[in-house]
Amino acid sequence: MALLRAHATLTRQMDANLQAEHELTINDYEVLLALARAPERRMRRVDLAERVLLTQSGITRLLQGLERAGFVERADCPTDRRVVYAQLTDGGYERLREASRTHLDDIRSLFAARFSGGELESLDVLLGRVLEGDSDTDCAIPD
Amino acid sequence: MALLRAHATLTRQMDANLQAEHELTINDYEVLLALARAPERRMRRVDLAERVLLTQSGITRLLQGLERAGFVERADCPTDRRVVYAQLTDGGYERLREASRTHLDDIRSLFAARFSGGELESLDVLLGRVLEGDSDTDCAIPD
DNA sequence: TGGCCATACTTGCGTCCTCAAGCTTTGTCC
DNA sequence: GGACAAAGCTTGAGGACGCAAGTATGGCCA
Repeated sequence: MALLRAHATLTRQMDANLQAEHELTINDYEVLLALARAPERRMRRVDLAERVLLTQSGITRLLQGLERAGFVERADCPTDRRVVYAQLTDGGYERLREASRTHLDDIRSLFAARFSGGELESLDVLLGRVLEGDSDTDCAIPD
Repeated sequence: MALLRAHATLTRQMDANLQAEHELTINDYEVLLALARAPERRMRRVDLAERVLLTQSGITRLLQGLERAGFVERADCPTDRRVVYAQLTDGGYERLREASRTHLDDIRSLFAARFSGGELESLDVLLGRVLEGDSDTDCAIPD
């Protein structure tokens, strides 16, 4: 299956670059990005987990790292005491912007090196179909 | 990036199925498959590592598991005493055949459910381009 | 109000994998 | 032939993640 190898090759590259230049995992990056676009830059942990395809325990531990680094803070929910929001800090937002500069370049060069614009589009359409319902897979950071 | 989510979704599914029904990881499966098609059903560990995109230490430990299970044996190389072949056993070959029955069905249903034949083909061509040089990404087991 | 299941989250434990360091064997270059 | 780098492999330490179990809160229904 080409998909398996294709993905492994590409993410390995992105992950290595992100980690070398910004000390962030791909999942770290995806979480920061998700938070940056969420209303008030906060999300419930459950929703984050679904967003980046981790389990809840995975999210708990990933956020522990981001909290230690000061990129994310815990925030209680006034209406439901079970939930603990993950709240993006200004520092976290800054780090995301820095990281995005080189990360987007990485992505562009990894893909653009191998595909034409039209091909990219059909790829996106095809792969998008794997993800039945959920949209929101582009790369921009709000603001 | 659709590719990231597409891959995570699909492999998670395949891996879960493989492990539930045959107690094999995707990587276990890929290694057995690679060995089944190699000349004399054996490969150097270095080459295996490159084939399934793991590090050498990753392969060492993965093979430890397969050796314990009796699917693979260590075999010395007469001309270069540094290399230790991974040699597929008859038991390993049998297990691969069993696993492939349901695994191929999984793959087919996961993909065929979402793509037409023509789409599959273009997907394959596009993704194949990510893997510059190496071919050999189909699924058949020899013999 | 009290019982009971569902939801949100955390924690303990195990697995898979990587990185860095180390060992042995091989090839090369003087 | 001997030094020395390179190749093949293993090992120790640690990271990321899943699963299952545990805690706390919320919603529901009698």
